[in-house]
Amino acid sequence: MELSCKSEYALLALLELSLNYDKGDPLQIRQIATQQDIPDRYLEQLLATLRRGGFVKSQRGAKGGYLLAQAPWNVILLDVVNCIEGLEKKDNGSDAVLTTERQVVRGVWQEVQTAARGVLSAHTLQDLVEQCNAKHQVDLMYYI
Amino acid sequence: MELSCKSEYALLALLELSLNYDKGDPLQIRQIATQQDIPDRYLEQLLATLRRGGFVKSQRGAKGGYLLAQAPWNVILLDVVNCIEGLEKKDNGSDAVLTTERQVVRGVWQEVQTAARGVLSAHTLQDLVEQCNAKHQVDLMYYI
DNA sequence: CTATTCCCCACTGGAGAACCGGAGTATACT
DNA sequence: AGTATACTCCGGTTCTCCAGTGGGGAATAG
Repeated sequence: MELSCKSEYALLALLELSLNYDKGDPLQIRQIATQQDIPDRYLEQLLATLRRGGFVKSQRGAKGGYLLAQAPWNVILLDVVNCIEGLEKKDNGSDAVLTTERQVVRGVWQEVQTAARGVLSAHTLQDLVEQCNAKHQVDLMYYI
Repeated sequence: MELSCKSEYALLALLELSLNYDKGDPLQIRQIATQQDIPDRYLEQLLATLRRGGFVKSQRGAKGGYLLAQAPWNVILLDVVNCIEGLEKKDNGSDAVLTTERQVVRGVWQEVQTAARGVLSAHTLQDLVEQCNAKHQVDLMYYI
């Protein structure tokens, strides 16, 4: 449950794609990268991962780019983070060999994990889009 | 809020010290290390950090070792993790230069952080001690 | 056919985790 | 006082992963 730079970039890209979801025309890596100030060669890798995870569809060739594979309200943020961060199965070792103290400490860690996952699984891309729109409204009000 | 190996070792050591808190005699690095199967030279570093953080007291020389500096029920787990993990202040950059999308994504991340911290700040070393005792009871029952 | 754009593989540089070693220093016990 | 014990501080090593870069290949629109 580490929200590293990777995950932030991925969410930003998906958010950008969500904002263009209605139009139906693909967004290119370059556009997203410059828009969100992300190194494009790096974003390319992340989008490839997201494609393999089934979050985006790609279209090659001229006028190509990326499209959301699912509607924004169907994409859970936790799934995205898991996809991009790679759900590494740490070999805890057999539970039998762990001391009681270790089991207890791990138990607390499980609680933290669960709490964090709870937050991430409560949000979809659609939520982020709405928050963006709300923020834009506020900015506009201040501008006037 | 990364519960790395470091934090686990630190919590284990503090837990071990908590179990001996009543006796008042210091525990040595070696004892804790062998008890919990932690590399002792590594544990040494962590205990030094915990000492600087005011969680343990050290006693040098023969018959020396480590003691809890505070009562187990006064030690919040979050404080321990912050001490050991080093509360790195990430320079978010000026908030003005962030795109709206970035602000929104960071907002979600803040939510996750808060949730994780909430869990860790809800527990003290005393809780862990009690959980250990409870587990030992259970084990004993099964043994009989 | 050609420009555009994605696709795949590999590489580097730096940071941090985990760990080891050695010289120094304080303390207890005799 | 002298010695053994145990912490203290300094440094170094190995390994992994993140972040970012680079080059060549494949598909597609016009």
